[in-house]
Amino acid sequence: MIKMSHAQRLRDLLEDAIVEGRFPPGTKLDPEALGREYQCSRTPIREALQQLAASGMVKVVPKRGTFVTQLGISELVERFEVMAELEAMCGRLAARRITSQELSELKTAHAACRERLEADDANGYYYENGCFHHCLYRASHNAFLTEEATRLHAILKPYRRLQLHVRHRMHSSFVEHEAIVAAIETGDAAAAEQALKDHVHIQGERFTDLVANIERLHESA
Amino acid sequence: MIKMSHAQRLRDLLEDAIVEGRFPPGTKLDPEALGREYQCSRTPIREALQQLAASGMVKVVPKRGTFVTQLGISELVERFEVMAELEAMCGRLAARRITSQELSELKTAHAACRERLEADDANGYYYENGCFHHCLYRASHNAFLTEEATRLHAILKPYRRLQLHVRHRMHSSFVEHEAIVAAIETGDAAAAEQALKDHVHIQGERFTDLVANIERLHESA
DNA sequence: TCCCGTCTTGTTGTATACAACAGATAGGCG
DNA sequence: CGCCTATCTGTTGTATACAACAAGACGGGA
Repeated sequence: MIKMSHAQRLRDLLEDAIVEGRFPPGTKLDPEALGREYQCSRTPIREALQQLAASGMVKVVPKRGTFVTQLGISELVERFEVMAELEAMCGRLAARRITSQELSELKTAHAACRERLEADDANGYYYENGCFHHCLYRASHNAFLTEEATRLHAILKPYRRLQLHVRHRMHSSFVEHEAIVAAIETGDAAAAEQALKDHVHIQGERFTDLVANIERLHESA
Repeated sequence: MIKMSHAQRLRDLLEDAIVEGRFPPGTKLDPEALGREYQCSRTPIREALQQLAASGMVKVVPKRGTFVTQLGISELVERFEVMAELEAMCGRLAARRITSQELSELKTAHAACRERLEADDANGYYYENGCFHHCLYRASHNAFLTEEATRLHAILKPYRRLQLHVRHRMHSSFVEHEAIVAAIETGDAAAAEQALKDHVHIQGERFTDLVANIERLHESA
């Protein structure tokens, strides 16, 4: 492993922890505690937190502390709207630009999804689904777009996790993926764009339904 | 003016300076010099620079220094591709969601553009053009999209400045704006989307032509 | 003359100490 | 008994000092 600064390593570690749900949205990130855990002073921790704040993973409330970003329904809807557009764009570009190697990678990821689906392994499907989408981003051959899509994907991941076990979601997701792969393979940019837009929009609607339910629970509690 | 931390104020100041071209792309930002200029130590400056780095305005080269981001042709093309998509999305949403007040603001901005065009005032047109686009972003009624579009717009601004005086660009830009306003006013989402996509793509092509010429000059120099 | 090794210098990255501010709490006054 | 105020505490924001590293310069050897 290459040498990198404490701040950089810490940033990656915290980002991972947040994305993977080990720090649920709303959690307060205490610099002092983190300092003890990672054996360093507040300075690099502060830097890491600020970098995360800049990418929208955490929110710094002046004089109050730093908290893992907790998105309300409308904020979630907004982000899914943009995510749908970015993914659709990736699909449109990928349909025209994908290389044969990238196409085979995409198909491999898709096959892995099928395997997890048939094994009824939601966590595994979730992981392979992430790979599938990243293949798509890269196939757009637009590094900036790939970065932005990846960043937004990461921000939304903790919420996506919530709907892992929704009934039949895995199966419908897989069917949607089939359409996406088919459109890209035939080079049909418009179809790929539409298929991805629908795919993400459906996720967005499901998520917001779910979040709405959760928030109702919180309110009544 | 409300009280904010040195780092925040510094961030805004530097961002402005970069966007407005007072620090051209490639400029080295020396923490020590900035410290003298703004009467503060390296710590808040470091923070400001890191926040700018996170939004892509500057690039930190480890052990070498911090430099204002200098985009090559391909990087520029990539960003304009994404910018076109985001603006097109703003237009599509705005066509459906714009309020009458926002529409009148947009028309006011458009009228200001016409004034500057008739006065042959390129700098003024440039400024009003920015207002026009920001009106559009806000009219999308998607705060996240507005933020992202604004950020990307700012990153591209130093390059946009380069083509201020291209012959007839102001006039064609204005004509394109007319189509955009018309589409939004009639609520034609598809037309607004297409008009904006074209508008930005044209800019992107012109810019990259220009940058290509500039880089050729640099090479031969 | 050219190349390699060492040293110097300037930079960034980190730790620690300090100051300033906001919120909470307790005490006094009406 | 309630409200206002003053202090107090815990936090963040900033300054400074130090350490580590890397690029460049210089000198010695081949």
